[in-house]
Amino acid sequence: MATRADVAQRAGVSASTVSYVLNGQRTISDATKVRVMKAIRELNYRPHLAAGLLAGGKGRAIAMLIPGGKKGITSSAVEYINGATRAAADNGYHLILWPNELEKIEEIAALNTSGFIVGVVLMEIKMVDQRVEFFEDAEIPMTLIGRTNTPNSFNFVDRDFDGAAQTAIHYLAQLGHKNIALINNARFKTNSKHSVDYRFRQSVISTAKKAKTPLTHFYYENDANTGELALNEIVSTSPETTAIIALNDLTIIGLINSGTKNGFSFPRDLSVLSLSTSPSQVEMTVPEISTISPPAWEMGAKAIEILLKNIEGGSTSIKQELWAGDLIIRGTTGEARVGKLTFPHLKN
Amino acid sequence: MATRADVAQRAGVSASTVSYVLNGQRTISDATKVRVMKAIRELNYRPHLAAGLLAGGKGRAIAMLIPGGKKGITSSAVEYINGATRAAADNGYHLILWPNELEKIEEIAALNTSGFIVGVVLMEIKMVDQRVEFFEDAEIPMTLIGRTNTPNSFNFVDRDFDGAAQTAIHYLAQLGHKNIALINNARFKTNSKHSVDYRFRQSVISTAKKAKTPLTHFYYENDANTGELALNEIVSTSPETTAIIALNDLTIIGLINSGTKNGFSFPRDLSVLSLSTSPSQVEMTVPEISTISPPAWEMGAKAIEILLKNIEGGSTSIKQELWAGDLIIRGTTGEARVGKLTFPHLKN
DNA sequence: TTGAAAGCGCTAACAA
DNA sequence: TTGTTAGCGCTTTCAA
Repeated sequence: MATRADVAQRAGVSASTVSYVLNGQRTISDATKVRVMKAIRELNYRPHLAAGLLAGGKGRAIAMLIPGGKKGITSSAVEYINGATRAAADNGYHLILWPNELEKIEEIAALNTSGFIVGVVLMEIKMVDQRVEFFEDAEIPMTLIGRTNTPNSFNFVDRDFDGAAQTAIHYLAQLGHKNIALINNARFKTNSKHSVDYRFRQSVISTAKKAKTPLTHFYYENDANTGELALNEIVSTSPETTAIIALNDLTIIGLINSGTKNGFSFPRDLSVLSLSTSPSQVEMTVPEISTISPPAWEMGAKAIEILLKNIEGGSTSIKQELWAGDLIIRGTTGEARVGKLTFPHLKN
Repeated sequence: MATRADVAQRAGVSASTVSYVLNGQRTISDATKVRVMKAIRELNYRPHLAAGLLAGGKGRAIAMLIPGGKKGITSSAVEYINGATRAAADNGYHLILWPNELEKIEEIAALNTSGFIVGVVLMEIKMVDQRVEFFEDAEIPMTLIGRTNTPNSFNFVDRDFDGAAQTAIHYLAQLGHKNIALINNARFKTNSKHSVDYRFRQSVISTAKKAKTPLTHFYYENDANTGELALNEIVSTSPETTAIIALNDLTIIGLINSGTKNGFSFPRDLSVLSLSTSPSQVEMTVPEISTISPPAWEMGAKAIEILLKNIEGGSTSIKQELWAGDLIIRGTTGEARVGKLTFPHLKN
């Protein structure tokens, strides 16, 4: 592997001149520039990043910790990732995606220590999140997509859960819906404490209460194949339900598809409003689902911008942004049904 | 930031002893070990990765180039990524996902030059792929998921397209299907040349020819909302069709969902067999789609293992593996319909 | 079982 | 406009 010294020798200049040609921090005569570039090409020279970093150079990468467990990257995560990728690129940085394993978090700190990585973006934040605590202790610049239960001291972008819940309840109220079923993620009851499950549920509950709208809770694993079960339970146990608000993106797809197959018609029989379905998932049902979904792409991009403002601008002020998301009326919401919900004749 | 020298001083040993305590390459007395570890903890010492690499240490990371364009990470890509992530972790490596932008490929080479990245895995290979050529020139260890039109000299895992096509055609023949519609990706005609589009199409064509099964071609953008159009065109222009083979994972979801909504019944009216639907997508329709899909998780894992064998084992032999994928019969395939395909009465 | 010391290839301050 | 040089923090060889 050719080094900077090799290039310098071949071009007949000093080693530092090669550096300055490369980083443009000095005015260099055209003649020299040409000779150096020629030598670089001829030797197929490529700078040694680690050496540069060790000597005080600055890295241009950001690590984004992404879900890496059994489910891996979820389709909602993809949008955040894509937005962040683009924003990083637009700012001359590179986004490195790091499948999330808590044990390996030290390695990320090591990458920061050595300058490879200038900061981190975290997703899928829990109410109490060890990763957040770790990076805070390590003093590594960080922005959260989501927030913990003590968010005061962190940069974050998150959903405006209250705003989304209010839009949802009021929109459904306008359509005459008086009895609403809320589909929650079953992990809310059983599993580790994701911020989004808690906050969203709380926001819907308190908004419904204020609006005096009765709310019935249902809990399902967030899989498409829980959708049929969900619909059956709603019909059986809450036939007065005229609308569903879904926090589970996958369950609701399964609910609509199996319901349609079994002769239900949306929104004639039941209105469905999802608060978390991503744009690509919207196409997974006919009719397409009405949503109030987070502007995930923009939020991912914003997370990067906030992080870079801290790092490059030297700003230490904390930025926190809340995004409600727009109501997009598609095919699954309409006037409230009159009368009880019943099973249609199965059409085979 | 504490350095190794700080630790050494505090522990009352030499700097190199600290290194040996850390990497275990020397027998160290327990007393010394304890003192060093204590100093490390007290100083919150963290090794400087770049310095280690510069001095000849070995990196433990692999870069996986993933789709980073407008569509971003597709749901089929997720499975490959998850398999690769796990295999890397099992071997003590870390997988870094690098959203694919051709311009930035030099940075990956730089990471390799400096020892941080030991090799790369590429996805979504084109028949002629500049990335492959680049990494070959740069002599960076590489495994492809897919293959170019000159694959002889590369490690790869890819689908056994002929095997999958044969299984598909023969299975449908057994069910009495004599007229098959093949849904191709429209980018085959218009866009850059993805290996999978070419090879798969070719395999299905030649297999159908041998089996004397008439094949009608259709081309659609791979989006769910092309599904309704596709079904309409098939009904209108090829009413003798009794089965669809789909190379488009998204189009076929839209086709089944809109068809069901409009009164078609699968497989009574039409059998559907997808050759690329991922396990998570299978749940997006009712009934679930019969598939011959690649074992993406395993292929991703295998790609990593092949790469590491080259790197760690010093083996220079080329490994190439083809996986057909298993036929999984779910709800969309059955006996061939008798008579022409017609539009059902729309049920509203 | 431990220590000393020579680099690895680069950045940037200082000099010319 | 260009050159000289002192490290950056570590790995590893050689020596004890």
